[in-house]
Amino acid sequence: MDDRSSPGVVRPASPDPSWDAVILHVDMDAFFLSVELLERPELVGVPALVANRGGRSVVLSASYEARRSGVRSAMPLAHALALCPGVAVVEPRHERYTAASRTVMEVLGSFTPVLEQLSIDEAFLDVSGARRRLGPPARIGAQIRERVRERTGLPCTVGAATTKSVAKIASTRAKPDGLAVVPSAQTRAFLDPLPVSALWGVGPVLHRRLVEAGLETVGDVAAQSPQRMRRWLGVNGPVLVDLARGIDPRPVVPERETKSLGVERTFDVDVTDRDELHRILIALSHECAFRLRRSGFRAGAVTVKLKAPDLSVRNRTRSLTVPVDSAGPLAAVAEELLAELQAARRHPVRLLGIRAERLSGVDDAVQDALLWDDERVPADWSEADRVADDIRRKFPTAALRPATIVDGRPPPRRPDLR
DNA sequence: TCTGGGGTCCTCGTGCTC
DNA sequence: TCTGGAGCACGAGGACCC
Repeated sequence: MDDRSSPGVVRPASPDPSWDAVILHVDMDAFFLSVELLERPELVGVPALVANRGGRSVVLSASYEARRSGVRSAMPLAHALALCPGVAVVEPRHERYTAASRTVMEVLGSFTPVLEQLSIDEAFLDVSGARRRLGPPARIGAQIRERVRERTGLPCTVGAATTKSVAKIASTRAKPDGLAVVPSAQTRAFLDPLPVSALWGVGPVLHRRLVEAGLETVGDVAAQSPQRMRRWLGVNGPVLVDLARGIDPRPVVPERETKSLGVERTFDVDVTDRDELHRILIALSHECAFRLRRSGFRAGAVTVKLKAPDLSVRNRTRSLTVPVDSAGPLAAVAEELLAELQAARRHPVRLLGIRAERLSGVDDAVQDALLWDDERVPADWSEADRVADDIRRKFPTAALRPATIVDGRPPPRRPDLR
C-alpha cells in the first residue's frame, strides 16, 4: 500500500522480457479501501479512506484520489480530514480483509508453491519453476493481475526482478494497478537514480544519516566501499551496499515462523486510574491468550508495553518457567510487570499492550511442563479456557468476559502486586 | 492539524559462569 | 582466594516494515 510515483520504472520493452526476473512481488493497491469499494461503488473515484473514528485513530488505507490531497497511510485521521475535508471515512472491517487476503493468496498459490506471504496484502513468488508452463515472468505477472481481479474484483501491482529487494522496489514504483519488470541487465540503471529512501530498511532515522553524509541516491550508496560502510553503520553497512547494487541473496521462503503475538490499545483519553488499567490488562490478557490458543502456541515470555503522553515507550519482559496459553497466568505476570514499570516511573497511560514471546507449539510446551516439578506448573486454566473458546466460536459477538472486567464491578487487586 | 496496531530484527548493557 | 576476560543469555529499547 504505497503510492509513490513511478519515475524510473523499467517496463518490458519487448513481448519477451528478460527470462531471469523470476522473483515477483505482488502488492494489493489500497487494499482495505479496495475491499470496501466492492460494496460501496458510490465511493469509486472519489476521495475516501479507511479509519476508525476514535480521537487518536490513523488512516489505515486511502484511495488514490485522497492521496492526491496529501493523505497517506498511518497519518492521523484529524490531519487527513484537514487536508481533504470532503473525504469519505469508512470504518474498517478486518474480517472482510482477512477473507479477501485468503482468496488472493489462493490465486497466487495456483501459480507456484514457492510463495511467501509478507503481510495481509503482499507476497513474494519465485516463478523460476513455472516459466516453462506459463511463459516469461512478465507474462506470469500479467496473468496474476488478471486472475486476482477475476476472483476478487481487486486491483494489484506486480514487480518482477532477480531479487526480492528489487522486485519490491519495482512494484512500489509501478503502483497503482501496474506491472514492472527489471531484468538483471537493467537492475543498476533502474536502482541508481532512485532516492536512497527507496531501499528496504532505510527508514527516517537512517535516511537522515545517509543524506547528512551526502548519500542521497541509491547509486551514491552503491558507490561506497562495503568496508567503509561497515565502519560507519556496523554489520548493516555492507548489506545496504549490496542492496543498492541489486544484490540480495534472500530466497523466497514459503513458511515464516511466528515469533511473537501481541495486543495493544491506545486510549482516547490517557488513563490514570489503577483499577481501570487493571481491568484493561485483564481484557488484553484474555484477547492475547485466545489468539495464542487459536494459533496453537504457548508463550515462554511476556512483555508489557506502556506509552506515556509524551509518546515515550517502555517495555518490561519476563520469562516464564512453564509456557502458557491461558489468560490467568499471562495476566498475573503482566500485572507484576506493569507494577514494576509504574514503580520506576508513574505517568498517565496513553497505550497499554501485552505481547506473548518465545512461542512454542502446544505439544512442545506440554513436553517441557513434564520436566518441571509440580509447584512450578501454573494452575490449570485450560478447561475454563476451552469452554470460553467454544462459546466465543459459537457466538462471536457475545461479550464473554471475566468478572473482573464486567462493567461496573471494581476489580479486586492482587495484594502481592506493588 | 500529530502520530495505530501488529509484527521482526538488531544493538547494547548487565549479570552469570567458566 | 581473587581477578579479569570471554562467552552467553536475557532484558530493554530502538528502528523498521505494512
